[in-house]
Amino acid sequence: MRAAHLDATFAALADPTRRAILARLATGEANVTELARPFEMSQPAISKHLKVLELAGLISRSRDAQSRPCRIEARRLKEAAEWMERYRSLWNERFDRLDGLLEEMKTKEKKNARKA
Amino acid sequence: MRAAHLDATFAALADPTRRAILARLATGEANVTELARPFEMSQPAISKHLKVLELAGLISRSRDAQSRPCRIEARRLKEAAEWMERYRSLWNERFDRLDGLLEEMKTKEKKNARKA
DNA sequence: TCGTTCGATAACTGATAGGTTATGTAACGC
DNA sequence: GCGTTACATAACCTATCAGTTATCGAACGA
Repeated sequence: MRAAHLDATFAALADPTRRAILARLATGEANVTELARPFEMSQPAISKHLKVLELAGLISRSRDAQSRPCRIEARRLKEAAEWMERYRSLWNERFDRLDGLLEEMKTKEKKNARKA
Repeated sequence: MRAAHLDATFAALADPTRRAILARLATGEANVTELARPFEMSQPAISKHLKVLELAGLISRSRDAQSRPCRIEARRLKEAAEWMERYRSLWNERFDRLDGLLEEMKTKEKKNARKA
């Protein structure tokens, strides 16, 4: 998982329109017109968002007559999620308790050191 | 979890310098000078990155004499990870098999409908 | 009190993002 | 062939980003 991939993935996810497009595509393929419909935004604007998503590898596009069906691609999302996993322990309650325990042990150590 | 939070979180994570800073802070608190050291970048540039991280709620800062120790904050990271969870099924192999199974069932249903 | 260290802020620059309107292009339906 | 539909591309605008240098401010240490 190269840094440039994470750059592009997170940058793509930083826009609410693009997240909404992904949410829509999670329910199945859709073409550009269908994807544009819910937004008060010009069609070229949506095309730009799709290009960002495609360059980030978050979607792929095929061709069906005049239509360009878009499909969500899991890979980069998975990589980003794996990157976040590194931080799971930060909000994991069990770790928090372990952390507290370690803190406690350190304190006791100091007390013992002082006693000795 | 409001959209604006996700916007700020993902935008903050889209920069490799900021991700490196978070990685460093995951190992414990550090002040600005310590955080700046590994980078070939001016101190004001690091201060700007820290401000982005702070505004996104990914870090917090306290005060210790002239020093401003930074600490990583789990909450927004957790929210972002939870957002990504919605897509886990996309890359989960078991789900893929389940998906195939559902597809198969739908096909059979149609066949049965035709039969009936 | 005076120099030093830590860090923030200001002012500037070039690049990029996100939107617009206008136009181009490819495939379809008739 | 010809209009229509679906989408991409171009040109443009404004705002924001990521970096710079220069400067300021606050707190420490002698």
